[in-house]
Parts: sequence; C-alpha cells; structure tokens
Amino acid sequence: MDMDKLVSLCKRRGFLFQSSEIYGGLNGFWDYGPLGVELKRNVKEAWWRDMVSGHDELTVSGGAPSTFDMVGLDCTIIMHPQVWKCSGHFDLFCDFMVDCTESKKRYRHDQVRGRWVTYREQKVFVTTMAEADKEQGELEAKALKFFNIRAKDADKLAWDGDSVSLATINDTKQVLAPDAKTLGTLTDPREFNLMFKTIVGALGTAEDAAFLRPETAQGIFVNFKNVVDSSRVAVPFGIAQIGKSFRNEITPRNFTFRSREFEQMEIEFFCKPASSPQWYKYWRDRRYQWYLDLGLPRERLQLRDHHADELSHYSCGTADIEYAFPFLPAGEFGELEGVAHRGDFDLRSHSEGKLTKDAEGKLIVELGPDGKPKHRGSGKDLSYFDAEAKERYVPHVIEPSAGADRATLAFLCEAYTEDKVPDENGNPRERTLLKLNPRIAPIKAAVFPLVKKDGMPEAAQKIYRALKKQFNVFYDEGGAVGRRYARQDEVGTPYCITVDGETLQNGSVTIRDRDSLKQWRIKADDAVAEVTKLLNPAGS
RNA sequence: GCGGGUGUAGCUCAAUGGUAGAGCGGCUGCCUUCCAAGCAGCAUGCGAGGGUUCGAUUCCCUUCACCCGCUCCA
Repeated sequence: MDMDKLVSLCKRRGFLFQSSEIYGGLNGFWDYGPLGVELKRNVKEAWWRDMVSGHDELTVSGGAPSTFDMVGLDCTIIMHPQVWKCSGHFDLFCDFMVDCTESKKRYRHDQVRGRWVTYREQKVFVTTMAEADKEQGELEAKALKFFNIRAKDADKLAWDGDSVSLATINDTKQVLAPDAKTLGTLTDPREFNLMFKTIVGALGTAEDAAFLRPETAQGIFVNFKNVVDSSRVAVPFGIAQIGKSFRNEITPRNFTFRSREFEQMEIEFFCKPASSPQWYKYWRDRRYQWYLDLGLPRERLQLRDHHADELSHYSCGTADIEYAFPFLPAGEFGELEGVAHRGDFDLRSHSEGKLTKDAEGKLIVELGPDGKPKHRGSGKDLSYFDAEAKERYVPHVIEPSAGADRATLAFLCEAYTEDKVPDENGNPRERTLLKLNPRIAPIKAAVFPLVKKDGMPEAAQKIYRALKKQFNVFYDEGGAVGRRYARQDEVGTPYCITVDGETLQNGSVTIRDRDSLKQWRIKADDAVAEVTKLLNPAGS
C-alpha cells in the first residue's frame, strides 16, 4: 500500500490535517478532521467499552485467573513535579547529548566512555561506544591509529587510570570522539528535554517549573490509594485511563505514528505478586485479541516478547503488540501497545522514593551523592491489605499501554483498499475504499433517494431521521447515485440505504454492503432494526 | 541534529523573470430509476519572511513543513 495515497485521502476527506497548517505546520502535531474525530472516538469508545464499562466483574472471563474489578480515572496532564522524579522520567528524559562536528554523530554524554593515554608527551582522552568487554580493545586500536604507531609498539602507550564516562571530563579539547580522527570535535554537552516543560502560576519562576505528562500511567499510581479507599474495589483490579500525553520526540516522522502530542489508553492492573505472571499473560493475550477483533489480520500483527536485555530496569516482562505499518520496511513492525509487568516498582517508588536495582537485582532506593535518597517519595503507605488472604503487600502491576493514535492509524492503513467494480456499462473501474470494521467506521450508514424527485427525497429523509437518533448517518441526494456510493466507500461507510421507485409502491428500500456491493431489500420501517442487527452481529 | 530531495487549486501535476493552467474532486442548476455518466455555470493556489530587479511563483538568502538516509527511540 502506498502511504502517500492514504495521507492524501485522509486530508481530502477530513480524517487528518497537519496542525497549524495555514502557518506552515508544526512538526509532530496532527489534527483530526470531522471524520477523523469520529473514527478516533470510536476506537477509544470501543476500548473503554470492552475494557472498562462493559467489564463483567461477576464472571471469570476467558483466560483470566479469576474475576476482577475494572474502574476508570481521568487525571490532570500537569502533576506535581516530584511525580516525574520518582517515576524515573525526570532522570531519563533530561539527557545531556554531545554532537561530533566531524562524524556528525550524536551521543548520550554519559554513555561515551574513554581513558587517558599518553604517547611522546601528548596526552589525549580516547573514547568509544563499544560494550564493556570490547572496550579496551577498541580504545587501544583507536589510540594506535591516532598516534600512527604499529600494533607491536602498543606497549609504548602509557594508559592513565581506568575507563570513565565522558561526563567526568572537563577539557573537551583533548578528547578523541568515538568516530572521529581528530581531537576536540565534540560540542559541549547540551540538554535534551524530552518532557515538555511549563510554568505553573502567573508569576512563574524556576521553582514553579512543571511538566506535561509523558504518560498517563503515573496519574493512576498516585491515585491508587484514593481509588482503593473510595470505590470498593479489591485486588485484583484495574484502573483505566484515556488521555493526552506529550513527548518531545527527537525525530517525529511517519504521519501520526510518532507525534509529540498523542493520546494513550492505559490500564494499570493491580494484583497479588504471586499471581502476577498469570495476569501478565492474560492481559498480553487479551489485548492482542482486541486488535484482531477490530480488523487487524494476524499476518500483520505480532505479539513480541522483549528479550531480557531489552527490559526496563523495573520490568519483569514486557511484550509489544506490533503492526506491520506500510511505511516501515518489509518485515518490520511498529509498536501499537506495550504490555509490561512492572512489579511493585511504581507504587514503591511513589512511597519510598525513586528506586533502582542493586548488584543483585533487588530494588532499593536510589541515593544521591550526599547519601540521601536521590528523589524523595511521598512517604505515604501505598501497600494494600488483602482482607481475604489476611495479609498486607504492595500489589504488582501489569500495564497494558496502548496508543490511541497509533491504533487509529493502523486501522486506517489496514482498511485502505483499492479494487475494481463494474461501472454503469459493466466495465471494471478503480475504486478506493476503507474496509473499516463497522464498529469504528465514522459513518454507520448513508441514506439516498435514487433520484431527486417523485417523493423519494421525502421518503429517504424519513429513514435518515429515524436512523440518526441512534447512529451517525449521512444523507445525500445530489448527483448520480454511483458517485454517492463511491464517496461513502472512500470514507468507510459500511451500509447505504437507497429509496427507489419500489419504495413508493411497497415501502421497501435497498441496502448495500460496502465490501461485497451486495444489495438486498428491506422494509423502510425496518431500517433501524436492520442496521442495528448488522452493526451488532451475534456473539459480540 | 546532520546529509540529500521536495514545496504551484481540496488532490495529482504543468508552464513562466512581466502575478498561472489541466485532469480529477467540490459547489449550483438541468438531466438522471442503482455504482464517480452527460450538459451549463461557479469557486479555490505559487508554504512563510527577506534580498536582487522597473518587475520574482521563477534567481539568491533565511525559515517552516514534508519525503529518503543517518542519529534518536525514554
């Protein structure tokens, strides 16, 4: 599929526009047009319905270890700055980077490592990005090349001290950058703010700095106690939230895939530590199935477990649900949702202070240079008393975190179809259509009078008004009926109802299926019942 | 952030140092009894800023955005 064609259709038909387009646009920001907002709302509402409001806490659903509760939450985008310090975002999202003017490469300042070495009175700091086990070999090879000496004379190099991070070096003039041949090609370290900074208070000073949330999850963790105390939920239970998040992506690209302002659909599921692996598996499989049910095919959707070395420092297991977006190279997949087993990292961090892993892999409070906690927690007890088991523990957390915009984009990509249908003379003609699942289609049905006379518009309008009470439907009486069908196909409307001459005789109308072009007759009075039936097939 | 490319109507494209045209789409009317038909008419544009010039959509600079590659991807 040609991505440009989809982007063009999205703009032409009002699904997606570039933000601030009349001013030249803004990199990484996108607006949803009249049809796009319907589509995205339908995606979010399907998620909320399927995960939260439609959840049956009385029945053990397929694959779940037990029954469980689900509730929702809607938190603010701006929270106490300490939230981001304890969550780990503050440390991770405020990186210092250095650029190499020779190789044009960019490095995380603290990740560049090197050693001082002297040869014939010249002392330089040789650096590399190599892994620890290959580091010394790399450094020696680079030093030999720089001083232009043979490998057999390697013992003439005088090494001084162990390998250290570039962050400990003040004099960049004597630094040989990892991919450079000459000295002093690195810029001074510059701060990269991956979180959006803002000011709280009209007289904003530096102390009033706050951040727009980079994820909705933390609002759930900091409200854990409020929800437990107020809503009669018992572990195991989940708290769900849909909302905007903000990240300064370094390279926003690929349409809405990597936007700087985006919407998340997140669940934090709290469970007993011992049963958390089962819950992890449950959520991972259930979330994968959700995308299949809404129309992404198994061939283009994969559930990929992270390797151990890919896991975040707090995670005991993470799987990504990934879709083969057409803008990616063949065989590559892009993340739609991450399902992470986060252990008790978040609740404990917000209670005790930001945690880190010690040498044995145990979570301990991270200390600053002064020996005190680097980021102080709230000091509030976020443990849970399990009345059934008569024990107190900090629940473990499973986090299915989905991108609403990415899901919407994936459904659009998958729906985009070109086929050939017979024209009025029976010759094949190119057609563009969106084969959207009717559940998420922006318009559920269109109603047409076959021609604009003989009372057909009046009859069609009556059907339109009846349908409109329950569904987003569209009325169109202009031009040839074939053109009106084509327009609806292009925006993914699953059904078209047409009033014709027979309607006036016997009260029947035709109803047409978008994908198959099949038409059948129903009673005009049954239009609402028929569309309701089609949109709610048995078993769902 | 770097390198390369691109930027003209809603979309796809053309032409030009003397302020732009087509196809498709859109709108109005006529016609039209089932898949973008026909006829008549209408509307809409040189991404932004600056410079050179009598005059810039065209040449130059800057900027913004998009695409490709690198980097980044918490």
